[in-house]
Amino acid sequence: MPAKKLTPDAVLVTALAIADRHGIEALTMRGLARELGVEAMSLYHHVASKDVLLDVMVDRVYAEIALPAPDGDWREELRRRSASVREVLRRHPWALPLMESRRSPGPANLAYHEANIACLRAAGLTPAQVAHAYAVVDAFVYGFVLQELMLPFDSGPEAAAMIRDEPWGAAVTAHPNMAWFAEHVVLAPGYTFEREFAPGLALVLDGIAESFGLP
Amino acid sequence: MPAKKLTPDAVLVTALAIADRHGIEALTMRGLARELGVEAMSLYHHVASKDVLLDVMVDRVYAEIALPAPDGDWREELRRRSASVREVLRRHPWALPLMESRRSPGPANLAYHEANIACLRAAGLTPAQVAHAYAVVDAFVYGFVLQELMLPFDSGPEAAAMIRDEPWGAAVTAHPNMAWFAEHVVLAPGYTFEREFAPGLALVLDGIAESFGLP
DNA sequence: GCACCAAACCTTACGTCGTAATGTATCGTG
DNA sequence: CACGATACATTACGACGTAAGGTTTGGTGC
Repeated sequence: MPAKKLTPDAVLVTALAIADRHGIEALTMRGLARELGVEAMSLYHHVASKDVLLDVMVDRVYAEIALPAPDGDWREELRRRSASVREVLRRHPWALPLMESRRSPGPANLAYHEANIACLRAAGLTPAQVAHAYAVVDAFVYGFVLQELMLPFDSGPEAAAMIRDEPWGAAVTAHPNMAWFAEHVVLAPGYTFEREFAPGLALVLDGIAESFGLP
Repeated sequence: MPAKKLTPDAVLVTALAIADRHGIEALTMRGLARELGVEAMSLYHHVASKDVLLDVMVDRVYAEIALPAPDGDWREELRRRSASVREVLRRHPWALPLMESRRSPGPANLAYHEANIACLRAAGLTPAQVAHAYAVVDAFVYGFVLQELMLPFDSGPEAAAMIRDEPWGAAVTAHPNMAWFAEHVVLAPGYTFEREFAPGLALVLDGIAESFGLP
């Protein structure tokens, strides 16, 4: 018997929790139902299919992003929302690869695009310039997070330990430039990949300002 | 009865062909075997598991990337290899999300990293600067390709048609800035998203040159 | 020509998945 | 108290990856 009354929102929240904790591949209708004290097929009274559940989950992720304000400093607004995107995608590591295959954008997704275009437009950019700036900022942010997610470690010391162990140890010593890089960067005290985010984003925003004559 | 002698390489090539043509989700052991005129379990005499098959496939993708030369102009070498990454990932759209989950890098993956570090090092960058430059260029390239793969259309006219149809039509008209953007960019004759690649990459490379005092 | 063996290939089976079809129980409202 | 809707359960189907074990094939030494 069900522990509580089931609602579409409860299903969504539990699905998010499972994906966050155990990865998207651990999100199965049976497992989700078990977590809710219910049988798998009962979920279909609250969710049309697993596919639209994923759509809704992705849109919920978009809703967590801090939107840029159109009346603020474009540079600071973009910086803030980019940092927010990164934080959100780190909280929901399953979301980024999933966004790729989703076809129908939810309301939060649309609101996100609207706010970004509004911010760049308010900064005085032409439509073509908005397209350029939007593309390059998002490319950097998505690509950076993708690289973070690719990393098989979560911290600097963990990275250092991995580089030393096999099979990485042999691979690194066999490649002189990787060895040089490992020694001076990865094995340097206090190194973490995430420190590359702020300077990289600043570099991109500087480039936009310079390209389009923005303050 | 098998049409030809089976080899690990034949399995790999066929697997790549299936993934390229029908997407990674269409790559099943049974389907792969059928394509090779063989039963599913026979594949396990040439490939340890589907998981290591995916590892090998990803490394084969890395092998297709044009490596930067350490003795050339760093800017041109990076530009060339970045364009190559984009082309390769567009040829194998299944590869990018897959690289994320693979844990053990193959030889081509290692050679790729080695060549990139060598190129940046030869340009005179310090280890920390190599880390910065490498991170920001790869972030841009991966992120740009990710955005391209996200796009639910393949060409400019196709994009324009989609923007006009439902459910996008209603969504766009409900958001004034998206409408403005759609009218002046997406619906403009000759627009394609891929045109954003070269200027975006140039902006990033300019930023690197300026940040680190490179020619 | 023949016995032998390893490699290549097949058959069967198990537990997983998403979900269609159908059945049962519970509850708000008359 | 009856009745119709809503919530939940059961059973079943065809897919998936692959473990375990059986069969065919081709090359080698006598």
